[in-house]
Amino acid sequence: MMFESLKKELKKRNINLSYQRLKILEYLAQNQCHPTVDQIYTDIQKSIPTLSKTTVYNTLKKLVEEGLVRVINIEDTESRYDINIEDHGHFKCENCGNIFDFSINMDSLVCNGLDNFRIFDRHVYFKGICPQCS
Amino acid sequence: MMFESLKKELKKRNINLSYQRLKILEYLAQNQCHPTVDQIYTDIQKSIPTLSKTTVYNTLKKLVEEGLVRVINIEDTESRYDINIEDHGHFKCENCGNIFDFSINMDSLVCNGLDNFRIFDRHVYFKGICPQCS
DNA sequence: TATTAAATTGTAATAATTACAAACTTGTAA
DNA sequence: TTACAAGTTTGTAATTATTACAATTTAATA
Repeated sequence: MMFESLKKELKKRNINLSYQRLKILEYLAQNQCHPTVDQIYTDIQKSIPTLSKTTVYNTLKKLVEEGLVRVINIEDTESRYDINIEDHGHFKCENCGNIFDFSINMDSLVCNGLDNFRIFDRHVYFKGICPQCS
Repeated sequence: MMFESLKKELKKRNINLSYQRLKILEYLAQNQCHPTVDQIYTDIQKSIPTLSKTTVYNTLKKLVEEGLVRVINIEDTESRYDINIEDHGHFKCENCGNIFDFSINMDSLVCNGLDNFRIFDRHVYFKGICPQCS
């Protein structure tokens, strides 16, 4: 099986290398389009017919806890998942619904009022209309 | 009835001044703690016993469409509402669950990859541990 | 290869949100 | 001030996303 680097990431964190987990991670690595649980489940089910949606939820939860994957909550109706954990922003087009990545320099953002707050996670998202829909 | 300025905002946008809408707006103005639908519903129901949760949803939807209120989606399990539509960031404490406002200068954030994107809405939120919980 | 702990599965339960039609209000104009 | 049309509220039912849980299966290790 491929994706030795992903396996190493799991081993490093003492996460068992189950077939389902590897397939979900592989899927996220190959589909960096911020898929929903339903998209992940539906697509992987083609190669693992017995796959349960609960497993997708469990796996994503674990991957997020371990910092291998990030959740994107832009709409209240859907959580999306992103294997790219570098600082970057998300742009959601209100017309076509697509989510685009854009690069940001988080350190450039001037903030006030966070003295003595311990920050683990920083999210930036914009909404509007993408060039294709304009 | 008080809150003449809120009434004016509604009139300006041709939104009918129903009692429920005024009460919901008044509540949001007096409770800038980013309440959930359930909190809004439960609290206002004390003064309007016949209030329906559907009305709260309908009203919030309309207020958001008209730009009088913003939705905050930090957790996938709950949408929160904010009458403060100035640029500002939200910090969610992962221990106590409270959401804190902090000030940001959006123009200071260096972004790339958004040429020809029309931006309507910009959101910034951080997660971590607040000073009290540290 | 046997053992033990952990993961997967499927179903049922929960929670948030939306759809919808009947009853009720609001704004407007006579 | 009243009457009408358009818009709003209400309550219930439906939908959707997510979680709980127990039985079965699988992975890691000795």
